[in-house]
Amino acid sequence: MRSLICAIILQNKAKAGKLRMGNEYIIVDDLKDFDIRQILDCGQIFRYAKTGENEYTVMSRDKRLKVMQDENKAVIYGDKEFARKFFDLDRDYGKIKKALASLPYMEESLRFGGGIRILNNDAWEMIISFIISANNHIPRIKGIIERLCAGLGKKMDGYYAFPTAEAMAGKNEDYYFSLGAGYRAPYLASTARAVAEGAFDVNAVYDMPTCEAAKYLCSLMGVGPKVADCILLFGYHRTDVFPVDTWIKKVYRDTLGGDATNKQMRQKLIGLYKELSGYAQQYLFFGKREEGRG
DNA sequence: AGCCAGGCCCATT
DNA sequence: AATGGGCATGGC
Repeated sequence: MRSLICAIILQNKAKAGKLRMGNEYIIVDDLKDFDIRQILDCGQIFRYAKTGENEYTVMSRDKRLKVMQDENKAVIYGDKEFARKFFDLDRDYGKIKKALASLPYMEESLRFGGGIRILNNDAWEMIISFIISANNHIPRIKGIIERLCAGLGKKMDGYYAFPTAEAMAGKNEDYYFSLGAGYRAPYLASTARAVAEGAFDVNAVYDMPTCEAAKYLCSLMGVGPKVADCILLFGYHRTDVFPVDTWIKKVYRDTLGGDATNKQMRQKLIGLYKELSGYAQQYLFFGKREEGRG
């Protein structure tokens, strides 16, 4: 493993900042702001797997990337331009963490998950994925999405693409029920139809201010305030949102305390972390979940 | 066995 | 605008 990484480095001449770009791979030399396990295991993505001792495979849209990471560096294989955007490699997370470090409850969370980055995932994939996520366990969410891709996604070389809205609109709720989506089945059928028929424009969200975008997303069946925030954060990289889920509620109870509705918590937390709310949320979410794992 | 999970829909107030 | 009941499924 280690020798393989070294061999690749020797072949590689190009250098771009902390990144070194090869023909079919990117090398991340500085792991201060990059930890593949933390990035994938912080609940922002469901299509990934640990595929080796130091190897993870991750999928987005119709792409597949492989990441090998040891103590010193990470190597990302696949479409490198796609990977550079996907892993948000052109953003300075050191700066973000520095700005957050002095704010409440951040120091400890950053110690847990300092290698987290917010992926630039596909908006449509995030819409469907987070509709499925509602009141559900992460392992089961992964299973449902896996079956969805195998059933309706384009067959690629050794994996399946995420299905298009058109492909999904071709099935009714009975099909999604058969995948194990439970009471979210009609939400999936309805949302797929809305997008496929043009009643909802996934790209229009890019041009909307965050508040308006959230309302627009909530017009989709199965999308409420929390799911809309997740879609905005992970699919559109809007970081002035704060998805309030059960884990964030635990954090809130243990820190700020007191009774508060989800909406009140969201407002208070955004007031605290401002335009860096999305990042802060991920650090807090990851930290809280790690804490219960030893 | 029962609780819980990256909550939402809908009726009621 | 705010609250509360109901809800499919399966990991732990």
